[in-house]
Amino acid sequence: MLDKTFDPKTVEPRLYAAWEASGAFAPIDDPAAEPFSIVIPPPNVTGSLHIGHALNNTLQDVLIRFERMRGKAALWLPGTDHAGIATQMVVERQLAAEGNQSRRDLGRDDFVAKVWEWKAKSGGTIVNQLRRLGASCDWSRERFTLDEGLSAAVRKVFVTLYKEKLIYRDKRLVNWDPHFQTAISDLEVEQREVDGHYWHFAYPLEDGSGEIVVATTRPETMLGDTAVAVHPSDERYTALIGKAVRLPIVNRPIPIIADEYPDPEKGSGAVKITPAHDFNDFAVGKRHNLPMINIFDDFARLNDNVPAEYRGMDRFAARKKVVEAFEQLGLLRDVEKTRHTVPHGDRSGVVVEPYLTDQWYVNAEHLAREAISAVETDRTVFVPKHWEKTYFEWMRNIQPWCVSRQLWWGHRIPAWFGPDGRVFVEETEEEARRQAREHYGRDEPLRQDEDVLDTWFSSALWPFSTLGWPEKTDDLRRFYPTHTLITGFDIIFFWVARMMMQGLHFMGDVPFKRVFINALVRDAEGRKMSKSKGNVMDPLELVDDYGADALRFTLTAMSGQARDIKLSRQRIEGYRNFGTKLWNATRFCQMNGCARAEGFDPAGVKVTLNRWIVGETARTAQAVTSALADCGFDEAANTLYRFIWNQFCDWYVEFAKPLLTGDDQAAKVETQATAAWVLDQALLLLHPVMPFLTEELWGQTADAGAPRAHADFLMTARWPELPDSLIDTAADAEIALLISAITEGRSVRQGLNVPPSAHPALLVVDATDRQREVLRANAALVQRLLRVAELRFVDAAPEGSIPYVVEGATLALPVAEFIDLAAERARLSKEVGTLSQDIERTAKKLGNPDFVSRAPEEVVEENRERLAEAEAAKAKLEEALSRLGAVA
RNA sequence: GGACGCGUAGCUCAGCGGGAGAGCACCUCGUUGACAUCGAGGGGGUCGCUGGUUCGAUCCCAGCCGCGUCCACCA
Repeated sequence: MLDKTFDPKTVEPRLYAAWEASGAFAPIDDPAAEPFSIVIPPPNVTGSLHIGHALNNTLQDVLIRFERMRGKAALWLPGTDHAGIATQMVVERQLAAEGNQSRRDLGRDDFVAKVWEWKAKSGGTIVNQLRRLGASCDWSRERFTLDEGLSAAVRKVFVTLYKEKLIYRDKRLVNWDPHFQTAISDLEVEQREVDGHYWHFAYPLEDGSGEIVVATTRPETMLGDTAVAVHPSDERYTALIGKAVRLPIVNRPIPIIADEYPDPEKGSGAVKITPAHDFNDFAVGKRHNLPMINIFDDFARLNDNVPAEYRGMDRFAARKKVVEAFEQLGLLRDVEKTRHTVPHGDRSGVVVEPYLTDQWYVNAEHLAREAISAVETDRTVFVPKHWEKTYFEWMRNIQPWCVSRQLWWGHRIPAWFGPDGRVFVEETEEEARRQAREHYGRDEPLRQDEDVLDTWFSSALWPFSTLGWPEKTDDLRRFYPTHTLITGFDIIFFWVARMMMQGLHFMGDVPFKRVFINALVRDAEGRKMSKSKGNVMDPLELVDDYGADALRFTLTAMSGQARDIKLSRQRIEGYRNFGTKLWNATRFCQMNGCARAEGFDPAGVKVTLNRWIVGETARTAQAVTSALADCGFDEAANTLYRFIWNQFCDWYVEFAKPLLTGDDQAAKVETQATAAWVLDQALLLLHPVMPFLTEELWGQTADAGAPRAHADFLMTARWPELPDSLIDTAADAEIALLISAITEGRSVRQGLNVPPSAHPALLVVDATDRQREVLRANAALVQRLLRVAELRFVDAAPEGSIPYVVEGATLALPVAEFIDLAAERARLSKEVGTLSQDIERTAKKLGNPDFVSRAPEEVVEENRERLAEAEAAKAKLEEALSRLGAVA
């Protein structure tokens, strides 16, 4: 016998270990099986499971378990990302905490060795946490972005793109993070709103004939100014174009130039131009061939290109000093307070600087073309569809992708420089040397580029590099393109777009056919979870408290929201209760001998109740199947919730009780077998969402004595495919009548406060022959659930009985002793009132010739029926009302 | 400034052309052995506002208001 409740704490680890040991997570070998593959969005090795991971991985697991049960060769390929900056940060911090040497003191090789050491020790955390969620990844195929195979793929891609001239080296402005002393891509820049100032500076004209006023939020950059620009049509300045100003402090003459860039409406209309430290100014500088004076070092301290008293200063200290200098010089014209957005490094949190350096760039615009058209032509579809707009928006305005990073942890760029600066880009050092020898005619010392690649460069290859590319592996042939990618909208640009570009370029096909964008999990108040707010919900803690299945069901059921998921413990508790409900329903069945019958044929059942539930099961199976096939995770979960709780438990089990304890042996045996079958279907259908509880029930209800399919895991059992022919609308109609007779009757009883201990008769006053037959045949069910002593068929409702109308039939409860006449009259009047309103509305509608002629026939018919039914019911209730009046 | 999303019961959300639903919360009643992590019943909504299309609009279209997110903007 089953325990009273499900105990996740003991069951989950046991089942997970058993699944994993059995090899069930790997795709089946059958070459005839259709492949279905998912690659995991690789979490950072440094990471630990947060609630967003829990959602994302639950959905992937739901999908992969579903497809696996459908007989596909289902592969969910797991792995982790080396996460350049994040990991380097973690290890540096740890070194500092342990009082060790800093990264720079340690040197590159030793530091990288330390990181590997760290990875070996702590890098597996998140992978084990995924196991606690129940994730059925094929761990035998687990990959890491820095492992040997993936590194080879990275080198090959880099070299190939370089030789195709789609990767190039360029000196231009990058977003420079002074904290990490590395370039970062546009995407890693986060705009934050901060308080600042506009300082209005006067630059005196060189000829002493006046001044020109410019404004800036970054005064220190004036030390690198090489021009002042005005709009050519700005008449205020026409006379000044071509003249020069003397740049204060620096004392350098710089020209006043005409350019379209300045907006005459803004500020003074004149703009200081610092080509080496501002993206717009850089463009102006290029157009006018202006000198580009870099004034910072890698830490954003001022370098030797500024006057001596500024050298070595921090940029913010220099800012203050420049402003003071202007004030002293009498050239500070105005100071305005302002709130403006300032770019910050998303990892470091410090203000990033536009900085002139040599970096490697990918010609993303070229690669984007195919990637755009693949989505336009639905070779890859987004779910929900509207995310495609976001994707297009970015892809159509894509900028060159800066892929070099001045870090140590990552894929070192396979480029070697000769003594004259000539670069040899090859997959191996040997090959680079060979090329160099050929070029120089002798061996020359080569120096490998110090930089590593952006972490996203290797992530972009994930869907094929993990399958073995560039080798032509069986996995690659079989599982590429992958089927569905499930990820968050926040990495559509970082990751999805780049996988599209690289996949199409190197594999000639999209990396995935479908991208499901999952919601963002927030706290119950809708705030983003963050450590500093203290509102994070730790998924592992939730698993401890409610079990993995409860958390999984919650996330799945709430996943449909186009917006964010507001997660609360209360909600999880509710779904935990749902699991308990199913557990106990199974327990009930087990106690009543509902064992799976060998050769049971759901199409062959005779008892109405059983025909009904078989049909409902088929409907549910169909709905769940199509929902899951279309990523309708929430719909699948909610359908199962309603079926199991509101159909199976609330009605089927209750109706089955008299049959299971009755004398009709045939009905009893059939009901036992049907109940067992329905439960099995429920377990199968629910398994992708609640794998542990269903697997445990599947195992526990296996009959040890008899040979049965339960010997195998539920997770590898076959998904139900139930045909329409199992649906029996006649049985539906009968059960529907019983349910409303009982529900309405209960309402009457409770409305009158008839105590549960009272067992009146149920009078069938007026009903069709068919209805009488159904009620007579199921009298036992009605008696039990409505708590009535008997069903009596009468010609008229006796005085003092309370009538109610169900599907046109009049039933009545003789409960005179409980009737409060006034209250009952009020109840009836109210009901008559509602009916009258309905009649009036419907009649009016039907009286509209436009409606009758233009609305579809079935709608008109439906309204006619509605009218007829309402009128009949009204007449009956009015009659009852008048009789009440007579009694009074 | 541009784009996208969202405003439906106290709360969280379904529904998205033919008289609005669920879960939770709330009120009342209930220990008949599957389940109190439960059962039964009940109250509660001019479906953001204004127009338009339509026989008919919560649902489609336009405008507005409010909320959120992303991208751009640093002179």
